[in-house]
Amino acid sequence: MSIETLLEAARFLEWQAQQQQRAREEQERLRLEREREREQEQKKASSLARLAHALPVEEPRIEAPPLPLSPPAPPPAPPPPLATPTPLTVIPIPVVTNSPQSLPPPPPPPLPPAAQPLPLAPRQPALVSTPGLSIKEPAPLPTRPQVPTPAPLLPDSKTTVAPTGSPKPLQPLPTPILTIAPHPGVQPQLAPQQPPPPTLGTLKLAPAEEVKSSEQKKRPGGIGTREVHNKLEKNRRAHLKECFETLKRNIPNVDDKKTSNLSVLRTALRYIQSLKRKEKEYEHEMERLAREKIATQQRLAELKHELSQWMDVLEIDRVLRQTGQPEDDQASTSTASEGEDNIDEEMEEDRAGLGPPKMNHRPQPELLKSTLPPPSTAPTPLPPHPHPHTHPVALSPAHLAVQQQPPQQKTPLPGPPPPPATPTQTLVPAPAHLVATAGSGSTVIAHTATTHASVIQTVNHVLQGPGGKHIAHIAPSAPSPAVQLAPATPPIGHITVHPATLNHVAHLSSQLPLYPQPVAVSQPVAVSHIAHTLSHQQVNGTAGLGPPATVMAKPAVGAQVVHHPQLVGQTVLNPVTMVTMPSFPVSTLKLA
DNA sequence: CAAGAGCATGCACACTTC
DNA sequence: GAAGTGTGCATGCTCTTG
Repeated sequence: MSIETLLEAARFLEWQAQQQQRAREEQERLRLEREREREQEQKKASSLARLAHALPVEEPRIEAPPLPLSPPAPPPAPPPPLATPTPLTVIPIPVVTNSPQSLPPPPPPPLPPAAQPLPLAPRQPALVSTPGLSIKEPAPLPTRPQVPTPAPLLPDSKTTVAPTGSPKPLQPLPTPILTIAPHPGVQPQLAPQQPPPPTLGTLKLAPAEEVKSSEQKKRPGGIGTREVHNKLEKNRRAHLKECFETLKRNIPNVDDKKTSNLSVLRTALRYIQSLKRKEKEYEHEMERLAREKIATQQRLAELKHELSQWMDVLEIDRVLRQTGQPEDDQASTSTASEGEDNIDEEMEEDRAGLGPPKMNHRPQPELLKSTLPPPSTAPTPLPPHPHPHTHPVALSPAHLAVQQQPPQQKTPLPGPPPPPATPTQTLVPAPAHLVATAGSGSTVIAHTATTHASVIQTVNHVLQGPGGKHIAHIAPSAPSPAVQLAPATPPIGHITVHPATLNHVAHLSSQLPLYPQPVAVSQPVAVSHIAHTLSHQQVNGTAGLGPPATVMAKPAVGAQVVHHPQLVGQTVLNPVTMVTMPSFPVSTLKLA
């Protein structure tokens, strides 16, 4: 390689010397021409036109190189192109200078006649030429200045080729220009090989071929291409590396440093597989939960249905008993009143008669508190008595409270008060949910469905004589007790409120200032119950006289009114459902 | 229109570096 | 030993030429 480069360098030097001479001549010509042109241009004074000329000039420059290459005939061609190129010359110049400079080192090697196989043939000629080159070496630099020749770079490569007499060298320049700049030194090496042929006629053929191959590789792909290719390869590898880095970052539990690319790929594979497995697992879980949700919903619907049926039965039973045994109602109804001794005792007795009423379901303590101001009469919680009617379905406390009603009714007579059942407790619970009592100190009973029993009882008590607190439960606050039916409440045709009863209640309320606050009933059904109770009492003949009153049903302040849209519409007779629904373990449905 | 040339891109190998 | 670098070769696409 060194030999070749040396030979090439020598040739290059020779060529440069020649070129310099030619360039000088050309420069002189150009000067003359330029002067002429300038004069003309000045005359024209059209800058635009000038620009036009300038452009054409550039092209010539590129061609200019050929001139040097074709020392034999080039002279004519080059002149024209060079003429205009003046401005562009700058760029080419540096390149040219570099090439020659770089070349100098090679000169010494020229000796390496040891030219290897193929190269040798061509090189021989080069060697021959080298001697001359050595002499000319100094010249090259000076020539550069001339460079006005724009295509110095090209010339270089061309120059190398030129010796062979092939004009082709010029072509390569255009494409490689960018690449060429970087490897001025490198190109020379490749170029040298081609030049040799020139002198030797016998080898001429070979040189031409070599030139072609070398040109193909070197020019386009030649040294310039090599570097370009290297850069591209670096970029490609950098990109590849970046991809690996990205992949590595996206894989958990991977040591950034230790892991090789191979390990990264393996780890990534495992990770992907694990993700797929998890995905499948989650899909199965989703399906399972969906099925569970459906089952739960079905269960809920069944429970609702059973509850409604059961409540209906209870309601009917209660109504029947009330109608059949009015007295019983009086006695049976246990108000969730304060722990009134009288009432409580009676209630207990009534319950005892009832027996199993679901006393076990204790009303909410809060309610009890409110209803039971002075626990003088300790409402001992009654042991749960399995009520015959108790529905198998598991019910929440609220439900149970509701269930209690029937039993209470069943126990018409206060005589057999079952010790376990504390009237207040039993009654209070359920109502609490539906009706809120805005109690200013005094306890206010807000019974809905369940209250009706207590209301009845209270009314009975009042009618019987003792204007005890019990009455207060029902008694409206105002002197003219008014019970209004909520506008939203669906009218219940068969249940009517008899004014006389209301009057009586009003009267009682007047007697008992303890409960100034009006009774608020949120549940329409509850209102109906109350009305019914009142009317029933009136029927019994207990009703008193008084001004007509209006039943007032509205949510009391602070009352916990639970409206369950679905249930409300479903069970008219079972206000309890309103309460019960929330208590259901429906929360489990959240899973779905 | 087919053949060839030019060009870009990617892969594989050898070598070097850490 | 892994990673980085340089280089050659193969392939495919585009453009030019006969």
